Amino acid sequence: MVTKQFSGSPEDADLRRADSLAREIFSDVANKWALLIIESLGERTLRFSELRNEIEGVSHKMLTQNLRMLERNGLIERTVHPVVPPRVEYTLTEAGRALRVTIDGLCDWTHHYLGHIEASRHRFDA
Amino acid sequence: MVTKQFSGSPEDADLRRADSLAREIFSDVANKWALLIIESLGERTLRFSELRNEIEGVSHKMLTQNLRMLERNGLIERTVHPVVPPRVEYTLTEAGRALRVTIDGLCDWTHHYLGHIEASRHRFDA
DNA sequence: CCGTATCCGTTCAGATACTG
DNA sequence: CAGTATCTGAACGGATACGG
Repeated sequence: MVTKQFSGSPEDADLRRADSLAREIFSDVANKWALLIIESLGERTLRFSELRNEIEGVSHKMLTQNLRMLERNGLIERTVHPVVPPRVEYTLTEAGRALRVTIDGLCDWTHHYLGHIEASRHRFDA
Repeated sequence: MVTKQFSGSPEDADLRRADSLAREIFSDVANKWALLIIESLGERTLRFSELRNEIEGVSHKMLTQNLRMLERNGLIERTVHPVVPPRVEYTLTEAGRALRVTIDGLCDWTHHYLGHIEASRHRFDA
């Protein structure tokens, strides 16, 4: 995933393609709002406005943008109920729920090392 | 972590501080280069130039910037050997190694759902 | 070899206004 | 309510040059 060296052999073409795709997905997923959206959805189904209230500081634009991206990658499912006013609901797919497990790990890690990190910052800034 | 609602009670001040700090750490760590650096280091100790070769596409500037950030947060340790030419080595701290475990999970997830995601993208783009 | 500083084009993200 | 489009300043990221 991280490695750089490829020989020029033809079967490496596939490896290079997979590697670059993995990088792309990595870049998509490893961003603040995407992670927070997935955490917020969890096992629930939420409307656009509910997500907006749930995630502090997210703008209308960023939320839309990231929801589209996650939908494109097949991590969330978008269902439009044809009523007025419109009702649009978002829910995690299986891939999304699988990703959520690893993100939970990241959250746990953050809380566990919160003190350690804060202390380290003070040391560094001095 | 994700929740927004706080009452005005005084003991919530700490919660709000911890929450905002967690967000900050989240933003620091959830970025492409930081994750790749941590993955690259793994159990090894690497020099600056070795990291640069290891991580495809990273610029001198980005590498420096992210190494400083990770050092500040206490995820990596930087040791300077007073020789000429300079020899600077980077290694994960315990917190860094703990984080690496969860990042490994993210890598596994990426590879596992690579096909699913690629297919979903083609469907979406049509 | 390693690090910092500067310049400069690109992308990002908020605010606002407007549709169904 | 949900979404799109546009505009504008800020932040990012690469290239380059120079210092320890």
